[in-house]
Amino acid sequence: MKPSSPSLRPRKKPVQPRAVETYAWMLEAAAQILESQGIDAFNTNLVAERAGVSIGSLYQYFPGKEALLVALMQREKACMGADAATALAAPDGRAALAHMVGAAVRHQLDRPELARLIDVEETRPGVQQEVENVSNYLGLLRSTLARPDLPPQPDPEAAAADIAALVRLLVDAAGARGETDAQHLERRVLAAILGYLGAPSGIGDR
Amino acid sequence: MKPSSPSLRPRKKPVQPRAVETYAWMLEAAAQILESQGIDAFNTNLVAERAGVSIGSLYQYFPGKEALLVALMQREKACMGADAATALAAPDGRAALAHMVGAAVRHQLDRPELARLIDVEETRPGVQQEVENVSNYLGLLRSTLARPDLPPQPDPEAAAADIAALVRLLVDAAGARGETDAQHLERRVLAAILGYLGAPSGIGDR
Amino acid sequence: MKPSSPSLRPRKKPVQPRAVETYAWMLEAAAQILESQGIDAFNTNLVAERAGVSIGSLYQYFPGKEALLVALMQREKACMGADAATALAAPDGRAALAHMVGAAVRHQLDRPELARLIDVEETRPGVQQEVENVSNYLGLLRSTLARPDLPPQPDPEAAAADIAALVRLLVDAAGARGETDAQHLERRVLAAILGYLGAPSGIGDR
Amino acid sequence: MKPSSPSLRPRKKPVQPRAVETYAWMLEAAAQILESQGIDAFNTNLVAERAGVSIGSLYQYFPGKEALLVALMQREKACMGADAATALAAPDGRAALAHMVGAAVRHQLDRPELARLIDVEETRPGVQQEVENVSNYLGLLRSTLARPDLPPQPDPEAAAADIAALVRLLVDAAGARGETDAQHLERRVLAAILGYLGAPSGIGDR
DNA sequence: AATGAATGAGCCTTCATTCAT
DNA sequence: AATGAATGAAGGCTCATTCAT
Repeated sequence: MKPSSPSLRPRKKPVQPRAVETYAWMLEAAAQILESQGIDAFNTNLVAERAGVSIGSLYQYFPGKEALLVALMQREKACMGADAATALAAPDGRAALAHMVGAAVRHQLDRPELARLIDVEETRPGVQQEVENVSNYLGLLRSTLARPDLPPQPDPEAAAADIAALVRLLVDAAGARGETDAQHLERRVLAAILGYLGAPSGIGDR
Repeated sequence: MKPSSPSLRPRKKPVQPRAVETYAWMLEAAAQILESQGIDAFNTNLVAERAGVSIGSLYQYFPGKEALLVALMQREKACMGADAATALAAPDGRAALAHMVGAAVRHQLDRPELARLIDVEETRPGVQQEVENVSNYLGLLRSTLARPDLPPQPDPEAAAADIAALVRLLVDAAGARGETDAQHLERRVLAAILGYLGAPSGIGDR
Repeated sequence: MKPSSPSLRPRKKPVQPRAVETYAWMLEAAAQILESQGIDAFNTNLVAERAGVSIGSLYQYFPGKEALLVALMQREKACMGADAATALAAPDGRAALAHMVGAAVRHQLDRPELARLIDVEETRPGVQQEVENVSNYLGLLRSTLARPDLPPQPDPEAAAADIAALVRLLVDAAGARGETDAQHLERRVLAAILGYLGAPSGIGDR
Repeated sequence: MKPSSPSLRPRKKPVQPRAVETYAWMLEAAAQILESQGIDAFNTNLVAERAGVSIGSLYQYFPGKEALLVALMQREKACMGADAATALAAPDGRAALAHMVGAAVRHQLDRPELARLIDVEETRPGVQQEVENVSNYLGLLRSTLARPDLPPQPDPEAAAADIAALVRLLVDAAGARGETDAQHLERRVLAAILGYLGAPSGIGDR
């Protein structure tokens, strides 16, 4: 995964139905390889083989290995972001926060290893900016923190970043430990966040 | 970084003074390459060159690339662990916790990129067990959480793991954002932990 | 450009007006790519794209990449050959020679890089025989050398070949150096030829 | 032969005797492949195989395929240049010119196909400047043309370039036609040059 | 006739590791 | 002990060509 010179954007969007299918297969193959064999086994030849397409087809849609990874990240992030975005409809900040945490937790526990690896690879230089705004998680978080029922933060920017990181890592760590109880996990993460924000967290009932 | 069949332990401990120096140079070269060029540029030939030794010599001390990485991780963890261990002398749980967080923060802000990369690579299968007990951070954390002035935890094991993860990620994220104010960061992390633990966090003075 | 098994002749002549146009576009696209990006960038997919046709269409007219190149060469040679052929009408050998050189020079300076590349690629095995007789340059030259006002040559075959080569390279080299003054170039080439032939060359007025 | 980004200079000079041998073998293998199979068959794997070394060894000395080609060109040019340089000792301009032509002819007829291909590939962008000054042929030519027994040239720069081109192409063309008589060829080329220069050429005895 | 998705042989290059000196 | 030349498996990517639609 050295070169990195080729663009990180897909070369072309599939239009014909057959191509749409091919494209989706390639992303899913990439996902499966990542979660079952890890990043070191992630190579374009293997992805193509697993997707049941030729290596040439893969390169018709993606200019390089990393672009494939980015497209997969975006697929995952978009999915999670859509779920999280419904938090805007929540009646108050607490509920919205709960919903956002819930979205992250559900997403993570759906395919834990894949989610964890994507979180890790997201830190690659150049990749981050391609992926970060797909789910507008950070932006949503900032809006939510500004709601009146949550304690005002002296540095809202840092608070949002901290919380995003906090959600991500707690959830990753739980996934890595094999936890599968979304409810329990969600409550703990929410408690940590509320504690961090300085809000009474009702931890007693945990 | 595929063939992880060779052992992850150093082949031999350097005994002669010159060998000790060589050994240290190799680790430091590895560290510098990691922090300046990233994991993708981290290869044995480059490490040897930067260390000013031949590739053959490198393989006299390390059975393979991954063992070199592990040794570096251990060097870093040991250093941080020694600092954290002094928390045992703290008068109460809060102070101990603060000291442990402080140790992590100081270590991270010392060489942020190196620390972040090591945290990431630590999750490699096989690597984790070689490294985790070098600094007894988790163990220390468990003891500290059991101190009487901190709220008792229903699942101390999970709590310790969560907190360790929490410290790591908040601090990594801060390092990645370029934060350099150890005091400020330390306070925020501590607030998150105490919030998580359900303890009044004195956030007011943040 | 390895598999030269397919024929070098176009698959079919375009008959419908639209097809004629398409065919011409493909040749022109090939020409433009050659002159602007060089032989290494010359590939069938790019030519098709630039010509605004599908790769499938290109292969309907040409059995392979090399056939496309040959067709382009023939287009260029035919054009130059027609100009040179009017030398037959010249009153004497000197004038005829001058006209032939002039044709080559004009052609070369019209699209220098294209002409140069074609000269180079013409030496490919198999290609040469397809292209050499399109412009009957060599034949014309032989006839011209036999005219009574030019010195008789002991080996007319070799002389014609030498002169053709001489014209080509001097003109290529001038094109590569960026010369654009056709008159000046023409005079120098003619001087070289007459010198080679052992004829007084009237260099004084050069 | 697309990428061309890697440097065109050898990665390192071989120092150990074994390495010197390896290096020479690689150049010779490259030469043999070029002359027997042409530029399209010239690839690094084949060169390594023919040289009896591994592909890895080839890349220890050359940063890429093109650098190998350049090194070969330099080997050939240097050899010819050394021969041509003795022309400085010639008593007059004519003799010097004759010697320079002789050097080119001898070199060309030694390995005609190799020499021809190198002349062609020399025009690659980036390659030219790496190779052109190895044999100082053009410089020598300029000095020689300035000698008092040769007719003064209005544009010595252009004249030298023309003559260099002329020598090269006549000699290439002869090699391509399979000529092997160096004497005969040399006389014809010299005649052409002297004619071009406007000097009485004694063509009569050709 | 035209399209363009798909193919896959083949080439370039890297880098972990070995071993003769 | 140290050296560094040599190895070769592995993987990224291109592009000429085919063929179902």
